[in-house]
Amino acid sequence: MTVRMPPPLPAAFFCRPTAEVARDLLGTDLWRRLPDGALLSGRIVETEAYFGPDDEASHAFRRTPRSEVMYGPGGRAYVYFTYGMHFCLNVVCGRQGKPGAVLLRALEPRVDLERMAALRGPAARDGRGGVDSRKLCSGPARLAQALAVDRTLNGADLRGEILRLTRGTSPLPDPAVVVTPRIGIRRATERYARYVVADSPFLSRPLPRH
DNA sequence: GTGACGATAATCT
DNA sequence: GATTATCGTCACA
Repeated sequence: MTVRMPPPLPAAFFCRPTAEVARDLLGTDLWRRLPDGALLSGRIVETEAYFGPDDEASHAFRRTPRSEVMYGPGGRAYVYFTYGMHFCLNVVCGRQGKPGAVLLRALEPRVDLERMAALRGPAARDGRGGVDSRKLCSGPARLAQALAVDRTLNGADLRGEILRLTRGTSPLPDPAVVVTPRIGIRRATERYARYVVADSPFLSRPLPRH
């Protein structure tokens, strides 16, 4: 049977404060249509909010050509290149002129894991050559690679045919969500702006035991 | 299981 | 010229 893309999230979903969008993106489904027609999808289990000029860890701390998309209207993709080899995918939120974006840090892969593994390369396979589903999309650069997201998708509509966000099981109830400090950054590390699905085995880093 | 390290280039100062 | 919203590999336990 053929998998079809459900209708996109409403435009109003994205035109809200960044922290709210980051939290409510948990449980939604990200869809990607490849140029050859293949359809890939995964459920969002980890996000991080990046704010505006008051957030020194955010690319929008300064308004530059790279961060310009973050100043535009919500509902578009912000894709940047870093460490000389990785792409990361963000969801722009807020209104025109109010910068903010949510970094997608991990997905639970759900549609066409074989194709994702082919895009990821040998690092996503186990010792016997099988797909290791936890190595496909558990990290911002990993999920971008698994969905073939690169700079050409910067500014793309997240309610379109190439990239789309759909409702999935969102919004998740409060007990299912945990908020932690952001990771992988050196500035503003005290800010609690990382949102994770507490019991997901697909996080980029497991939650500390308590 | 954990931690150190190098890869590699766009972006900004 | 310095920095980087990362990952895979390797050593070691």
